Amino acid sequence: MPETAPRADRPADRLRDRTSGTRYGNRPTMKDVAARAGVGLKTVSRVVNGEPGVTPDTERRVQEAIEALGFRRNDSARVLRKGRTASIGLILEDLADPFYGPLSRAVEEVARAHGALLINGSSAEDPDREQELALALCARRVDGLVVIPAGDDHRYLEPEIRAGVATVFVDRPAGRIEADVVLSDNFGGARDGVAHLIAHGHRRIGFIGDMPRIHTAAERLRGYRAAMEDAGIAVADSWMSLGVTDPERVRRAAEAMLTGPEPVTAVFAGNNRVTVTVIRVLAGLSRQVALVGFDDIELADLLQPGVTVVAQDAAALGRTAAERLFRQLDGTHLTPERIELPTRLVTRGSGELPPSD
Amino acid sequence: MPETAPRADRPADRLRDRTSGTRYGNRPTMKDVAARAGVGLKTVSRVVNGEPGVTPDTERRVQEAIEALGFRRNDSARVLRKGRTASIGLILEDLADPFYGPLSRAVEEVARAHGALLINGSSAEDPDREQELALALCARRVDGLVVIPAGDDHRYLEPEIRAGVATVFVDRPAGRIEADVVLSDNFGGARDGVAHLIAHGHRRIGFIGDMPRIHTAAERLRGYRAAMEDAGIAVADSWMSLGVTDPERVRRAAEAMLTGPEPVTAVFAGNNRVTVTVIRVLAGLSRQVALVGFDDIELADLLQPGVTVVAQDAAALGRTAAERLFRQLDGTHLTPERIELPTRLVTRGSGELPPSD
DNA sequence: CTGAAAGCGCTTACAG
DNA sequence: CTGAAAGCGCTTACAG
Repeated sequence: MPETAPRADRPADRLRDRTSGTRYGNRPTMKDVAARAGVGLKTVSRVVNGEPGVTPDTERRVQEAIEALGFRRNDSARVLRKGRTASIGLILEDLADPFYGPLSRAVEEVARAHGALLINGSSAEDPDREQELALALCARRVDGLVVIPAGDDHRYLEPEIRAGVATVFVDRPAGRIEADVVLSDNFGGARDGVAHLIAHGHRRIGFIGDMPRIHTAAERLRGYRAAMEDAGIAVADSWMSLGVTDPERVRRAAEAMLTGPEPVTAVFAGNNRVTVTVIRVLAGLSRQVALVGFDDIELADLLQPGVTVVAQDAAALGRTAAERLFRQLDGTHLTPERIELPTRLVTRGSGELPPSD
Repeated sequence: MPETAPRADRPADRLRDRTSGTRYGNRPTMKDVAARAGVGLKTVSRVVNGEPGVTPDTERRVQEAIEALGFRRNDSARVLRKGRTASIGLILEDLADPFYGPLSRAVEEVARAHGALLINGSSAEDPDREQELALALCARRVDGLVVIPAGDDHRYLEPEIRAGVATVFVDRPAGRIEADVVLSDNFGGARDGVAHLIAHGHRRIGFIGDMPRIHTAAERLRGYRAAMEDAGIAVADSWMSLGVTDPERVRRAAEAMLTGPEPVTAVFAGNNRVTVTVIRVLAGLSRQVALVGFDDIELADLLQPGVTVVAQDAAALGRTAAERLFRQLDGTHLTPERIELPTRLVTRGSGELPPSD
């Protein structure tokens, strides 16, 4: 019989071990439980995992030992043996951005339904940080990765994917590798939003978007151009501004296109952050300027006028991506696919204002 | 010399292993790297971990083998041996709630600064789900837990804390155990907000809050009562409504106190979700009703009138809690402490409206 | 500078 | 119904 573990019973031991910072505060293991219950290790394992083939009496003895020692199975050890960690990673741009809240939540719900935990990290729009995070998650052997990419070269993930890490990209496509991608119809949404402004009489329409290297920004710009071209409107360079979406830059961009000899009479805002700043700029103006924004924002309906937006379904993006991930993990062989979700134009007033020139 | 591992070199093996779903897609291990480089296991370990005592030539051979095989250290195995997982858990109510975005982000930043990953989960305000999540995280042997509690009895965490899991509660206190807590000054903030309404001439002031079992809701109600009592105003039962914060219930509650023989002339909204719905209700009214909300909300300054709020610093809550957590992990013995962060009254118009009766 | 052996806490495969 | 042995992929402690 193995020696009885002294740890849980000798306060002095615990104290010593806590201060030396060893081994999870010296928790009891299955071996300790087995010793206390007077059974073999495998029997404890059976009870802990609810496997059949244990007499009620044995089971009770083991349960008592578990309670008495405060045993909790060490899933790290389990994972090492079983191969699957029942956890997935989610890499997004910024946990604090309201667009990613519903998306994360949706991924979490799907993970939960599959018994998996979610490890979450922000890339802060930094490709190096994205890579560092993704590889750290792979080192932890997450079963899969949902990535909202910051970078545009994901070849660094190839060995991981080959090694069996399921991977789905969301919101933006993967760069230089074949992988599943779930996107909103950024091009179509922007084109519809701009066409909506054109239909209300606008011809000088501004576009303010995120950095052009970001796929969604480029696609929305393309949608803007397409709508203008469809209407036979020549676009002036001064009507388009792409760059970081901090309030200062957006404010300057908006003010620039709203002044001068031929100011725009309408603005298409490339994402939620841009929209918010543009609203602030327009609120300070004496004349009315029309606005359509990409992404819905809270309270948009209560402003004067209400803000017309091209809404995307962030929760659906997350849900679709996570479901695809677990389908990959089911073992069915899947050819990488590109799934595009529709956007929805929500008219609330700001996009229906006529030109005021 | 150990047998050469066939896996990375024999496609047939890989295929077989992938389809049977075993062991991380059969990744190369240190043993494989050692065999290929013709060195011992420990030497590979030294190179991988950047430990000294390896000749440049040996190091190069090992590095080449690592590259060739696509080796990545399995941190699960490492964790099993080392005792610390370099990961912490964060349990909050709802990842999609904008209040928790900045809080999560702040916790993540602190974790990152300490080289730890963040595992994230939503309790959905369900005590059982909170417990299930917390214990699952403990089974994964997270080093620590930041908890925004849903339940009010956390004795289930006692064995875990004794076993060395660092634990900090945020936003709401722990129930029935001693633990570090980081809170906003909910009582003082609400009292100030209500006093502000009183100072602007209101006497019939309504309070709409979350379920009374939630600590923040109870404290804010207490602040409301204190302000009213300080002003010598007797509070009518019909002025107070506590319950779930879904739009339907809040709408009915608001409408009820805004009608009848003695309608309220001002409303104090107990959190961000309540505020949003109350704004919608007030927007449909012909007369002006004053409003102060607990929690800041985006675009609050752009509404007509701007929304006066009692703002709490969600990022500071998260940062403070996470820093405290890592201080616990440093091994310094800490007596459980209650840290209270101040709130800030932000006047924007809605709270300065006079009574209109 | 280098490596063989033991062990972390579980599960697997097998034998009784 | 029950359990001893081997092994998951690393690190630790030690010896050369």
